[in-house]
Amino acid sequence: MLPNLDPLLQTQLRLQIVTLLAGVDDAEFNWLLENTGATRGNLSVQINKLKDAGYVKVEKGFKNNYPLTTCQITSKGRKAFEEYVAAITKYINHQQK
Amino acid sequence: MLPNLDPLLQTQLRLQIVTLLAGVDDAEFNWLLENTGATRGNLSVQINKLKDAGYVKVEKGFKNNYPLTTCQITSKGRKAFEEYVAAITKYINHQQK
DNA sequence: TAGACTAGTTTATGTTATAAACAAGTTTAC
DNA sequence: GTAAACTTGTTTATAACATAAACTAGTCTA
Repeated sequence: MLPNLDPLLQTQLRLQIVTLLAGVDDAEFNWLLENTGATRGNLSVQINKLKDAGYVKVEKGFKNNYPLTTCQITSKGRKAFEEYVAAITKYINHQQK
Repeated sequence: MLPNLDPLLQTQLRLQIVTLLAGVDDAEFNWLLENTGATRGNLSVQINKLKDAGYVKVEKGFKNNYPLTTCQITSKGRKAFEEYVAAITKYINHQQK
């Protein structure tokens, strides 16, 4: 039986966010915006879902007087991503004999 | 930028169906039921969505007097699956320098 | 011939993803 | 100095979606 996939990582945008964050130390809101192509509203919502799940840490500050949101993947988030990769790999490699 | 993922293949059940069908000549409804763990209702709905999209061909007949639904992946479905695999592979292998 | 079973389909519902609208402050132009 | 435009997000309204429960249509069994 094919393995279950983490529901949180089944939407493109959340998977993009986690994938991107897995490759950097941290990322600003606008950097994620550019690299995902999402709208601000959608990005905000999905970051918060990942935050609520404990997959990302969010820090709020200021830069040049403007609000600045910085995101970082947590160890829980990294583990979830790695498990997702392991699971989806089984789909990719699945072949009946 | 990470590539887009086919929305039809972003739910676990539909991805399971297409993955399973990609590995066999054809499959009966009950075989899909067992191999996905889905409910009949959900399986019926999702097969029909894949049929509407032209990803699977559905044939209805009888076996031992009972209705029998047989599914087969189409070339369009196989192509979509291969493109999905190519896209998700870029997520899996994504790393910032 | 009544009850239980098979093989699905339809529908009712709750959840979810998303964009549009909004908020709160900053910079610019006059 | 103040109105207009811009920045950086958040909240909300809506439409789409996934899912299980309820239903349908027919078959077997006792």
